[in-house]
Amino acid sequence: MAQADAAVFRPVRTGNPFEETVERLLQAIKLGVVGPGERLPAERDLAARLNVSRVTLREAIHALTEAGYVESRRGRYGGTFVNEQLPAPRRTPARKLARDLGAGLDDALILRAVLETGAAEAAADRRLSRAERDHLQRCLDENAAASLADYRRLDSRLHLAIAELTGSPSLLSCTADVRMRLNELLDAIPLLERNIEHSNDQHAAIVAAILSGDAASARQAMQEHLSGTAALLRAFLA
Amino acid sequence: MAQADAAVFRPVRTGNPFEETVERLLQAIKLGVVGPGERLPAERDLAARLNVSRVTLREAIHALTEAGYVESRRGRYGGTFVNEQLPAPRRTPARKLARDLGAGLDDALILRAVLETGAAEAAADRRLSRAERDHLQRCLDENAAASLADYRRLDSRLHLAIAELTGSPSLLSCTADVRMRLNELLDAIPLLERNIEHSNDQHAAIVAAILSGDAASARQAMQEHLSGTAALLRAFLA
DNA sequence: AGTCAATGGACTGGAAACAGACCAATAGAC
DNA sequence: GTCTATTGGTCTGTTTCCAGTCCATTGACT
Repeated sequence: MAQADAAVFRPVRTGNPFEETVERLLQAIKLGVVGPGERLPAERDLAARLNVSRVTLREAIHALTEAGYVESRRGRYGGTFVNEQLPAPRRTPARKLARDLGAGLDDALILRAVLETGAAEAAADRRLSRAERDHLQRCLDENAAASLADYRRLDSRLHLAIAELTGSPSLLSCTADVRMRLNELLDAIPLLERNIEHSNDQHAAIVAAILSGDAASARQAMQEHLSGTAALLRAFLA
Repeated sequence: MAQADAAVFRPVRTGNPFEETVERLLQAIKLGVVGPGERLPAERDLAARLNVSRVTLREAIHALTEAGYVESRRGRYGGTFVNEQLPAPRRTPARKLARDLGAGLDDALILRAVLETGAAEAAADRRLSRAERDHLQRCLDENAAASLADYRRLDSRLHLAIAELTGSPSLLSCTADVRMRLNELLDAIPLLERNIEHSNDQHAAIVAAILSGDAASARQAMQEHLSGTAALLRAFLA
């Protein structure tokens, strides 16, 4: 039971509240939950939601401001806004990433496969409202029309939209977390037009299956989609 | 994207380190990672693993001592040991639990279904070592032979053993967490001899499928097993 | 019988995080 | 033009948590 031991006695809190908060805000931005030009919740509100003091939250926002992700404006109708031009992700050499992550890559890929294929199936099994169907379709279309710079963000947004449809907030959280871990790696490998086209086709198939309530096909399509990305990652980082 | 918002801006840390630590130790005990009579890691070691100060860890251990879960002995070869007789879980009225959890029940059930069916499939797909196969079989046998008082703990242990076989520590952690959430509910409903027999049969089918490398059957068997428990829970808490 | 390494138990000073109050700026409402 | 609600910006005292140190106890080994 060595592994179960390690799982249950894993760190209660990674790093400190400050770092954790920065990570969370980056998640919101990089996964497209808050898009360019959009506003973050007000500091008081956001601090309460994150269960963090306003001081800590402000330090985190300050760090993101310096890094070029957001800008704050005072006054009523002010707030903290995501920049239109996001800083380019630093292209860490794949070799270094592969070394740092090591077994972590397989860990993340396995977890992602389980979560996202399960989510696709569960979403297809669910009776979806009109608004939900529209939202899913919109995410698909926006992703398909995305420029190269926006692609990763809108891709994440689409995948998260699928996780949302399961009706399980926890499943959504887990999916967002594991995706964040993988995005760091994906940033290290080049984005090819050809791969994007292929991805778009697969996305369309997944969404079609979900909208038609075909759970088995949804799972299958998602499985194929993910194994493609997984193979790409393993190839570049091996 | 209201739900994605809530997911990404969820609390950075629930409660305080102390409570979090207590929860973790309870997890180790209730999920059978550390069995009755067995010893927890030494305080210094455990505090480092949990990334918590020794003071905080000791406070948590003290709380568990008062609650009757563990006892500490000083000196070399001393340590903190799990009691042979664990305190009976307080049978919170189902009605109250159902109210408290509410939508949380569905959340946990969906996430569990995704994680555990995925884990069963992934485990079956994996090439297992002799030691892994033996460990899985042993967990199955011990669970089948368990007394009523030990059943839930050994049941959890078996399910965690399956998650271990995926080779993904994160998947294991998630599974342990969601299981912990559900166990609280399961404690509120009576354990019937008849249900246990049925469970044991299903467990045997799942393990057989995993050991024979039949991923589709493993998923299917796990899916049936879980839907039984889910139906039971929904019935009692509705 | 004596030794000693490893354990739980207790204490202190410092750092991090928090809660709360107050200030300053801003843009819409009137 | 003034008012005002809402927002980011700043400060202070308090609490929590931590890192490090030293003490007390125990039981296998020599």
